[in-house]
Amino acid sequence: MQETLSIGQVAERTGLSVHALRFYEREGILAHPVRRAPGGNRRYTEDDVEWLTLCIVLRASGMPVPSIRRYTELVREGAGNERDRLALLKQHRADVQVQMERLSECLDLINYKVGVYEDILEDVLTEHPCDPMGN
Amino acid sequence: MQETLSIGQVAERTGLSVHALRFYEREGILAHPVRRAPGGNRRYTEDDVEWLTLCIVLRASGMPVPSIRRYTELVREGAGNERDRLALLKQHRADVQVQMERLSECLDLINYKVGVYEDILEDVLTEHPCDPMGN
DNA sequence: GTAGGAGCTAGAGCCGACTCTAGATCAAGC
DNA sequence: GCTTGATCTAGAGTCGGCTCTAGCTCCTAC
Repeated sequence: MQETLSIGQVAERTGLSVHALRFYEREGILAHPVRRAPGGNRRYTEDDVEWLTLCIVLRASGMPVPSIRRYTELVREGAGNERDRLALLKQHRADVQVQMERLSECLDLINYKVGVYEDILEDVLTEHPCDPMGN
Repeated sequence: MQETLSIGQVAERTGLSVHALRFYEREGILAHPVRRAPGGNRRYTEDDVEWLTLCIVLRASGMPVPSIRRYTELVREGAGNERDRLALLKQHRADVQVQMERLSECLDLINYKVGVYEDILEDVLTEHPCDPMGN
């Protein structure tokens, strides 16, 4: 008999809130509909946690919930649609790369600005060693 | 007499909507309160456009509007608070770097998954050259 | 003079992704 | 028996960042 986890335990392990876990389930983002204990409480397996971990990474990298749902549906359908899954993942990979490139460009400008202010502060110190704020 | 730009022209040049431009102004994100033509229409200068360009980069890299407002206020106050501006920019730079590292970690997992599916598809092709989907 | 088009203000609406609430159930410990 | 605490459902609320609407004023061109 494999051990199962309560929603609270899964929340603790994944870092998601119990609210978010129920929300993800409603949104169709669980590979298998969660099993229930007699009484109705959700019982998660290790596989569920592993799947959630992947979903968390996809969300953290900006994949919208509907796309994760689509991917989940493909996995649920079982073997035969690997091409579709691959296409979806590759599309997301490209999106993430674009995000990173954009951030990198932003970083360039921010670095430039930081440099400007560092120069200003250095000049102030050099020219007015006892008056660091230029007043 | 320096030439000025209408809100529509600025929208076109910055890629922001006229709505967003007015929204930014309400949010206190313009270095100088925009000048108005007689009749009340906003007249933007090249400096305004340049400032907006910086704000767009800050937003694109995830700086929340209130932080941009804070930065704007510092700039508006004039010389003397360069240390604060530098601190704010450095904080944001650190945030952007964290974002990029997180994305990079996500990318690793996505790449791994892509690899898994590529292997699966290759095996299928090798073992069943006339039955690429394994059916 | 009148129709179009750009602009104005104040304020409402929207979207995604949660987050929280109310009110009920249930099991365990005192 | 009763409290406590975790869980349940359905549905409402929140938050950030715009986006859109209504109703008005201008200016320009015909």
